[in-house]
Formats: sequence, C-alpha cells, structure tokens
Amino acid sequence: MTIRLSDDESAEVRHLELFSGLDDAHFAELMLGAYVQTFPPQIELIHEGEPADFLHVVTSGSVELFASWNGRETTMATLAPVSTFILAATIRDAPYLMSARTLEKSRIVLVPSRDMRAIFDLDPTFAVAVVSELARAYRQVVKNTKNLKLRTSLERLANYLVHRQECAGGRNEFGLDIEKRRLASYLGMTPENLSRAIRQLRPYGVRVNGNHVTITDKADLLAFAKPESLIDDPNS
Amino acid sequence: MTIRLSDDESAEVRHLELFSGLDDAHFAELMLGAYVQTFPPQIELIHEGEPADFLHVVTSGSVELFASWNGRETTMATLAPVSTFILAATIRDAPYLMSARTLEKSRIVLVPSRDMRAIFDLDPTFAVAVVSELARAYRQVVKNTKNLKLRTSLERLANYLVHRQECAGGRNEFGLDIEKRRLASYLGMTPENLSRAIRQLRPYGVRVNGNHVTITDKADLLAFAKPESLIDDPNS
DNA sequence: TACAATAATTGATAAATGTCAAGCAGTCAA
DNA sequence: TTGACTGCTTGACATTTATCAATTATTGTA
Repeated sequence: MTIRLSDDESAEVRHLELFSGLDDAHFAELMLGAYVQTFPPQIELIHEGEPADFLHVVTSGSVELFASWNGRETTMATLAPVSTFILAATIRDAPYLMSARTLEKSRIVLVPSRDMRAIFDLDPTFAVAVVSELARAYRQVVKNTKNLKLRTSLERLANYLVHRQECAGGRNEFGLDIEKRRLASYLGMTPENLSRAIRQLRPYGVRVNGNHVTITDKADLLAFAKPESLIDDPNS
Repeated sequence: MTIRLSDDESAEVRHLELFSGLDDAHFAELMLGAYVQTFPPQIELIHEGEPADFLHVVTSGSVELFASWNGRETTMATLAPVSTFILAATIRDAPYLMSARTLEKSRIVLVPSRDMRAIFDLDPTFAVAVVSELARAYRQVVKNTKNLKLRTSLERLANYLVHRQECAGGRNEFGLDIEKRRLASYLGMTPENLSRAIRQLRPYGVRVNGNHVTITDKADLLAFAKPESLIDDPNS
C-alpha cells in the first residue's frame, strides 16, 4: 500500500535540518520514491539485524528505539515528531542495530535508502547535512554512555527530571510524557527501582503523582543532580 | 614547536580510510597545516570541554579516551595506531566530550580543525569519507551502549575476551595489551571486580596469569558469552 | 458502570557491584 | 640488592540494583 506524501507532510519533512539545505529538484526526487503510512500502536516498524532499506521519519505519534540480547530488552531512545531515525544504517547500507516500534498511532514517512545514497552521491550539500546530523547523533550517544557509566541510576533519574523541566520551559510542574516502565528501561533500571528512586528524590524536592511531576525545590534537585553540558545539553 | 610530517608519517595518515579518497592537492594542503609531536606517557592531550582545535591521529604508541563527572572517571576507549580521534567535535566545531591521554610514548599528528572543515567544504569525496567514518563511529557507540545495558559485567568481560581472541587470530593464548584497571574501567567495573570476574570465568575455560590469557575451552566460553554481530562485530 | 488487562507500587529477599583495608607481586631507580 | 612505588588480588563488608510475589492503581472496553 504505497501512499504518496501530502504537501503538508512533504513540507514537514523538508523542514528537518537534514533536508532543508537540499535543492528542490533533489528533494522532490527523494519524495517521489518515499511513501507514508499510518501505523497503530505497538507495531514493530523495524527489527534489528535486518537490512536498512528505508530511512524513517516520524511525522506524528511517537516511536521507541530498543535493542535486545539473550532475551533481555532495553529502550535506547524515544522519538517525537518530527525526527528521523536509523540514518547511519541507511547510509552505510548496514543492518539495523536497533529495533523500532510505535508507541501510539503514528504516521511514518519511509524514504528508500537507495534514493538517500543516490542523492547523497549527487548533492554535496546533502552530504554536509548528513555529516552534521551524524556528528550530532554520535555526540548524543557518547553523552549517553557517560551518563550510564559515570552516574548511579538515582543520579540519572535526577538529571532526567532536570532536563524534562527545562524542556517544559522551566515550569515547576510538568508531565512525564513517557510510561514509567519505558523510562526505567531508558535509564537502565527496573520499573520497581524507578518507583523507589522517585521516592528517594523526595528530600530533594521532587514529587511525582502518576504522570504529573512537581519540582518543589529546583536548587536542591540541581545540587544533587549536578547536570553538566557535556552530558546533559543536547546542543553542545 | 611545530614539526612538519615526514614522508613516511604523511603516507601513514594518507592510508587511513578517512583520507585515502582525498585528491593529492587537498591532502597536501591538509598536511601543510598539520604538525606532529612525540609525547611522553601519561600526558593529557586534550581535555573535555575545550574547543576542538585539532583532529588527532595516533601514529605510534597508544592513547586512552576517558571522561569525568563529579570526581569520577571512566575509560571510553583505547586507541592503537593508526587511528584518528575526535572527528565529530572537529567537524561540528564543538567542545570535546572526552579527554585523551597518552598511555605510552606516542607520536601524534595534529590537523587543524579549520583546515579539516575547509577541505570538507571544498571536496565532496572527503565529505563522503567523513560520513562513512562518522556512521561507523556512531554505530560503534550504539553497540557499546547495548553491551553496557544488556549485559552484566561478567558477560562483558567474557565477550571482551572472545573478541580479543579473534583479534589474536583465534589463538588459545594471547596477551591482554591493556592494564587491568583500565580494562575494568572500560568494561564499567572496578579493578577488584575484574579480578573476581576473571576467576568466575575459570569454569568456562579462561585462565589469566598477569597479562597472559589462555582459553582452554573456546566452546564453553562462547556458550557463556553469546557474542552477537550487532554488538560485538566492529564491521557490521 | 463493571470487568479484564495492564501498569505501578510495595515489601521481602537475593544477586551484583562497589568500598575499604590489607597483603602481595612486579618494576624501577638509587 | 634494596626500598619505594604501583598495580593487582583477596577478604570482609556496604551499597546498589534486581527479582519475586503480592497488592493497588489505572486503562481500555464491553
């Protein structure tokens, strides 16, 4: 079931940093081979180990990247619109390292990897954009590794909350926007442990009620979390 | 103390995948601004947070990449000749996310980031090589994250040994080539724990005496380690 | 609304991992 | 060769994290 992109969707994709520098002809060519599909929740879009035939773009809903080994599973990232995923595998023509599933009903644009590589060879400005995006992604994963290796799970949770608060414009109250069991997995801990960790942060001014987070003492939380741009700032 | 590269050194750098596609003129231009320096052991070459003024290339010796937070420190990677490091920071003109120190007496080629970006803008084939290298590096870090999140420290050690054995041509006996405390830090554990983990692997046919490793039963070790290309194969 | 299914929490316990202190073993230089 | 130094190992113990089982929300749906 191949469905071409609507103009609106095409424009959304166009606005991604990855594609914004591309000239119109090349972008049109890319979109010619692309199609869009709406998936229900909990659908596995890609499975690790399979060849990377498409670059994926979430234009609505949300997608979880996860990885498995020996019967265990861990959440690697959660993606909100509009973002691309699995660029590196696409470019390298290599197998996916991670699997992806929809978390809610989601609209996904699929751009054939072959077309990506073709435009990439043709258009130097696209290569530059790909480099920029890959370098950003690489640095993000390095930061994540530092987070995992240098901090305890409690510290990771504290810094996650600090970060989420900033995303929420610094407000004292905000929603979690992610199931707790997925947050636990993302932070590298069990759901049981996350529950307990949340309570351990109470003395530092953190209240969590269901999905609702209240930071009663930001200074206290910051003093405990000790966030640092080289780990926690996505733009640095 | 600016020292130009010898022809031999220049050739070594030239052979790196990153530079091999570059045309002679551009490569020569790059090397014109580059210089080489020999450092004693335990010298901090770069410090995380500082601006990335140079792409570094180890041509002899070895270099450790590490990161710190809140008084803790962890080894992120150990680099053998000939390899480059901190490409992403160089390209993005961003601060280093990791620090680097020499482990032994080492010869390091320094290529100004400015020149890198200039050639990068000029030469599409170089952009392609940079993309390829960044995609490889990105995937390597993702694999490392999977290793950290999906495996216990004992499993990480077992897989490390399997990997080292393959690097040693599959021989039953090989050297560790890394101080145990650094290996411990790389694997995300304490030196004490590494000592104990090594003994825990005895039932699986692993003997370690100082730097010398003997695998008496490869099948047993493999059955325990369960290596997988999507985590353990650097080329996939 | 009520039911079933799923997610979150809690307590008890176990396993993994880290810390501290002491002793041992190899290295290097006087 | 000796002595200081450093890294490695070991044991005792503490902390962190996971597991298991039971209970309590919460969600989605008939």
